[in-house]
Order: sequence, then structure tokens, then C-alpha cells
Amino acid sequence: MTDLTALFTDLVRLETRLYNVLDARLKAEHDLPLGQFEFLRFIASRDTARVFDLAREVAITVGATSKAVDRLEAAGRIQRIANPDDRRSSLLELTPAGAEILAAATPTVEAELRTWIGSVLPAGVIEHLATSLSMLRQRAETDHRTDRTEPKTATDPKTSS
Amino acid sequence: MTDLTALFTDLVRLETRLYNVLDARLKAEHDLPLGQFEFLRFIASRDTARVFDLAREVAITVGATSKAVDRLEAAGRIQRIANPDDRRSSLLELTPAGAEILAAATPTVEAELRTWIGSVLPAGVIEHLATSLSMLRQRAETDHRTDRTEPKTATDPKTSS
DNA sequence: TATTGTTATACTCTATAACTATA
DNA sequence: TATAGTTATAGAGTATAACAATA
Repeated sequence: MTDLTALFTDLVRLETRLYNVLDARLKAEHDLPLGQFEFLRFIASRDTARVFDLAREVAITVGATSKAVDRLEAAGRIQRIANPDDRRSSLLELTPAGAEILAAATPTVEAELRTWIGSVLPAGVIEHLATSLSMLRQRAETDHRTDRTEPKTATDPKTSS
Repeated sequence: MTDLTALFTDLVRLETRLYNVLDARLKAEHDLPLGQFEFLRFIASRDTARVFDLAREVAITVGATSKAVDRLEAAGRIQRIANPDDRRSSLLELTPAGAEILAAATPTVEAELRTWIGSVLPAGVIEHLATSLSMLRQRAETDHRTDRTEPKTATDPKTSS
């Protein structure tokens, strides 16, 4: 029986350290924090992306996401454009500058990860690892308790005072 | 060739969501934030633990760690005791209350993780996953660029102005 | 009424850096 | 000189909550 707490600790420590090296390198070489890179990548990967979608993706509140989008827009990397289908929201799009910096940063990230992962595990093992992480992520994303898109709902009315 | 950027994204998203559910449950059932749980667990797992050791473990600065230790001490969960071998530092120890809450929280964490991991992947796959994460973590921890224990060092003197 | 987003406010946490004490 | 830790200061980022607009 695997010690899942130890597994979780390894997961957290690894994530922290990978995040730190990638963030430092992206800032140094592209003036792009890793968080912004993730936002750009998500927007580029979809037909349409709203603040709400971004919030759900990274599991932070809509308010926090709105401010992060402000920063990206101020940096000239994305644009809010009118959403013809729903006038409450905007659609987020990369500007040419945003597309350019994403294109430049992408191989940097892949190369850095190759150093940290590709040099430690053989290709087959990496493939299995990717599959496991993907399955676990999917499982975690189907459950509402794991996000922060909405304020914590009150306790179940039936059981609360 | 596995897309390592996608793998990294899955790793980050999974970590965030697992962290959120665990943190919420520990706070609700034991009034113990996950960060504090990790600190207690690290201290309990070692013969001796100093602020410096904790900082290196979680990859934050010594200053930030010192303040986190203040909070744990104020909560009555750990104690700083004199270090006979080096009077610059203290040794960190769990109080009886700290040991008790750690003992109570540990099965909660394991059970919650069982729900999220054990119910998705078969035992053998979990074992492989644990091995891979452990190896990658070890690799990441042997490199200095991944921690934040010290302020960023200046650029290499030979190449800086 | 519910959803989507923005904004003001407050708060938590962290880094940075100056400092003390000891090695 | 280098190491271990503390503390003041400042800043980044987040949640919360009130609000507006639209569905």
C-alpha cells in the first residue's frame, strides 16, 4: 500500500521547484512570469476564452482573474474584445505581441523541462507519468470542491444552525 | 515524444486542486491549514529540525519560514528549544498539542488522498507514479536553482558589469 | 433569479534587506 | 568572513463582498 501522503509531498515539492526554475528562466529570457505564460497558453489553445473560463482553469476566483487579466492587458499581451453572444462578458484574445512572446517562450519551457524530466526518466516512463497525471487531473476537475471560482457556499442549509 | 509542457500543466493543476481540497478539509475538521500540517510532519519526521532546514524543505526564504514558525509557536503546536550544538539556532519540536493534532490529521489526509488517487489508479500504477515523482523530486532538490533559501545571488562576477 | 464580470477593501503571505549573534 | 535567525518594510496576489449589466 503506497504512502499517499508521501506521494503528495513529493508532488508538491516537485511542483514548487519546477515552478521556480521555469519562472526564473522565463522572466530572465522573455520578461514573462510563468503565471502569464500559462494564461497566454490557455487562451491560445481555445476558440474562445472568457475571464470565467480562465478562473476555472487555474482554480482562483473570478475577481483575482479579472485583475490578472488587467495586468496582461496593460502589458499589451492580450485584448478584451466584445462578445457578440453574451454581452456580460468579453472574449480574450492574444495581441500580436502576445502571440509572439508565447511563441518565443514555448520552446524555452519545453527545453527546460527536458532538462529536468527528460534527463531523469526514460521515454516510456514519462509517457506513463503523463497518463497518470492527466487522469488524476481530470478526476480532480470533475469535482467542485477543488476550485475557488465561487466563494465558499454556506453550510448545507439543512444541517446549518 | 511526450509534450512536457502539457505534463507540467497537468502537474500544476492537479497539485492546486489536491491542495485545495486537503486544505479545506484539514481546516474544517482540525483547524489546521495544510501548510502547518506539512511543517509539523517535517519536524516530526526528523531527529532535529531548524528554521533553516524547514526553509530548504519547502523552498521559501528563511525570513518567511521564521514568521511561519512564529505562527505555529503562537498556536502552541511547536516550541523553539535551545540548540546545545549551535547557539545561533534553535531546535524545533512538537508540543504535546502539536503531536496530538498531527496524529489526528494524518489519517484524514491519507483518507482524502485515497479518495482522489486510490480510486482512480490501480495500486501498481500508483506505485510507479510514486517512484517517478520521488526520483524527479530528488533531481530537483540537488540543484540550487530550484530553492529560495537565499536571496538571488548577483550575476556571475566575471560577466557582470 | 442566476450568471458574468469589475472593483474597493482588507488580509495573508512572501521577498528583501538590515541587523544581531554566533561559528 | 560565513552562517543562522529575527524583524521591519514593502509589495504581490488573493479572497470577500458589493455592485452593475445581462441572461
